[in-house]
Amino acid sequence: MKSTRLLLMSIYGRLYERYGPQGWWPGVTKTEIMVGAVLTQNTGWKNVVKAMDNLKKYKLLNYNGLYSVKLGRLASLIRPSGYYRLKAKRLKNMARFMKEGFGNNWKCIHDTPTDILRERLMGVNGIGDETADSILLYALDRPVFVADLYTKRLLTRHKILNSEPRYEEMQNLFHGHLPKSLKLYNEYHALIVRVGHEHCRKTPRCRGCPLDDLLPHVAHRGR
DNA sequence: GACCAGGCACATC
DNA sequence: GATGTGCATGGT
Repeated sequence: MKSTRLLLMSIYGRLYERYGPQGWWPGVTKTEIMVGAVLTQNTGWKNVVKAMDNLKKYKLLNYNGLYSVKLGRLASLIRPSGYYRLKAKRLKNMARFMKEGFGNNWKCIHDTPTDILRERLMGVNGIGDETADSILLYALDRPVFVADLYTKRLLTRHKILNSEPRYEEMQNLFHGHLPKSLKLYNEYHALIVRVGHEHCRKTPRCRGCPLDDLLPHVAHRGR
């Protein structure tokens, strides 16, 4: 039995070889990445893009704009991304956090230690484990592994972890066995999402998974 | 028409 | 700590 470290690196190597660098996060500014992280909660990226385009169109993809805009107007603009009333509130919460908590001062944010920052992000209503870590990794360049639905499927389907691991268990697995590398964590999460899109949705599509010869795998039962 | 998506908060046991 | 529910649009 290979060590866990070798196993995780082999999976990464196989995915990287197959798909190449993924170029995440697909947002130009830090604010765009953070807004995208909220809008993509339980939502496909294509719908997120529609919502983001609306915000761009009205010059609202910045924290001053999001802070000032009327809640109802914000909700109607992000409608395509689903849960739009909920997410409008979440974006408002995040804008308030950035403006009142950090005075929109990125230097102040970058000077804050990762664990403190994570705690503060998690204090914002609407930002949970995955959204906080996505922001830390992709917007703020902190080496934090992002675990998600696809990570859970990968780990349970290939019996690397027991069924239904908690977020922290998944994250600890990667943190504990891999070097704390920004580049590695960035690509790894994006690659897991990529292979998830292609092979881990419906059971029949699990055939042809690029990890099949690397790992024993059990039948996948959807969600 | 069913099923799914780059989750989260809150209620209840 | 575990489990259930509401939130909602657009793609397959």
